[in-house]
Amino acid sequence: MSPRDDSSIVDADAAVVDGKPPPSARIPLDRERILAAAVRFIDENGLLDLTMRKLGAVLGVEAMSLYRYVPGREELLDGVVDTIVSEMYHDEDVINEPRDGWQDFLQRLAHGVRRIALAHPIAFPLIASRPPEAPWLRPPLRNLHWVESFLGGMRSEGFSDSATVAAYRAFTSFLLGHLLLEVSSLGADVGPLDTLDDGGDESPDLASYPLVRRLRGALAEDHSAAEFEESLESLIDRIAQLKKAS
Amino acid sequence: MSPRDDSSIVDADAAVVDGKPPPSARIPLDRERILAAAVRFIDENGLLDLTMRKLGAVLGVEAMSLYRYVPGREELLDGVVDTIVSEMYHDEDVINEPRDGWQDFLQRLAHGVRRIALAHPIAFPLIASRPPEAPWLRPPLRNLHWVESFLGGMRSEGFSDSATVAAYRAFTSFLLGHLLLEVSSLGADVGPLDTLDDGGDESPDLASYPLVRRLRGALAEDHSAAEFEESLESLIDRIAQLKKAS
DNA sequence: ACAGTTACCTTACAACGTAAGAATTTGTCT
DNA sequence: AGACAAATTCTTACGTTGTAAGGTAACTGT
Repeated sequence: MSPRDDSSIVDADAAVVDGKPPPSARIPLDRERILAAAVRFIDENGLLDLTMRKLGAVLGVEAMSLYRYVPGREELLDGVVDTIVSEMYHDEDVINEPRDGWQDFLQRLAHGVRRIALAHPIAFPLIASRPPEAPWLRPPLRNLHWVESFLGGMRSEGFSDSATVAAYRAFTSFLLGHLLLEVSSLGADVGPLDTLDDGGDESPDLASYPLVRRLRGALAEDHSAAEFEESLESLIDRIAQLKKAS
Repeated sequence: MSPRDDSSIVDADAAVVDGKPPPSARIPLDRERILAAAVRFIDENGLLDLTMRKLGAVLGVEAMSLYRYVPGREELLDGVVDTIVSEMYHDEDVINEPRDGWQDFLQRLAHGVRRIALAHPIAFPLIASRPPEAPWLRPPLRNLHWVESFLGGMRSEGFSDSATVAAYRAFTSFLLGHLLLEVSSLGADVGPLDTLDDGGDESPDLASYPLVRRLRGALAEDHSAAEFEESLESLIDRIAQLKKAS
């Protein structure tokens, strides 16, 4: 029994807009479909559950078929990172060059990345933990297009070369820290267990940590959005000083 | 041939301070030795190469012997995280409560965490990517002792509850962002390949990204230390305002 | 209709995490 | 000293993983 016989699986790939599927035609695989399926799989089942065989099954195909389009699992994950970061191309609120000052430009970019992180809370840590292929591709802006856009935007707004570079570094580490913590408080890593909610959120022996115990309610509250705005403001202030100082 | 027969392996575990090894005694395994070996292994060979069998071999033991002290691989990694974070106990520059103001207190703590990150550049991302077991244990401060210390320190310096919590959040995301990027530019993830320096750092098609190309020298420069200091200063200023505003 | 190309499948292997139980070492009591 | 009990480690085994090698089926252009 070939996997193709199970039509209920193939039909899950409903992205074919009914353009031209004369009922017996086979739609060949392609890199995009594979990467899109991988992103969805990670979002739904976690990174650890993503195996070549299971991903194949989702696409109605055996594992080895994927190797015609992707060199291996590691490269597949790189592709997933790229796919996710590239989603920002279709975000209309993110612009390619400043229109109302660099502050607005950076705000839009930062919010764009944040939307991506929130859209893929499980997959986002991948963006952070994959080794960067070049020192100028700092997570989470792992995309030459956006780096170029960032650098160009700042230069065009009167930043010197060195101020631009310093701003880039401050911007990326701000984003990385904030967003990583925000998504990690959202659904965790989904590591080994499939959404572990065994027992309950029973706290361990907080007896010897009275302050943690007293403040644990406040510590569990989620103010990510407001904190993001405030920290971003503060970062922008800092970048403004970089501009002057250069 | 039992692994014990290979004395060259056992002797690699030279941590026995020659206290009392009458030449034929067998030193039993214990959790600490296992975790210490795991940390060293990750630092040297990367996370992906760490398997139960190989870790066993390093300790002169079969894989299954480890399961008497560690429930499984995942928990072993949790233990590794804890071991690394706990190294800060022996850092004399990190103090448990403020002595010269909260600014100094936070500076010491931040530098302590940074030293740990730099001491374990390969293992550090683990600290960031492992799912936190509670919302108040934010990476990279994944240790109840230090969280308690942080909260207590701030409270004792006149911070309100809510300012303390806000400071904690700002502090952790600052550390996470900065240190993660700093170590990632240091030795990368060391993923599948064992220290990949094949070929060269040949850049891809930077032709269509002129600014990245022009600034790539500057972008590759390492100013981590100075940037850390500056950002930390700025963070402390921000926290000072939190104090007043509360 | 037929040959060539492309896309997919089958089979196979080494390495992994780990369950179950056997074998060995160590400690203790006489 | 020897003998039993407890603690520790090893052996074997199973299911799953990534992926190399080569076979088969489906589509293409003639």
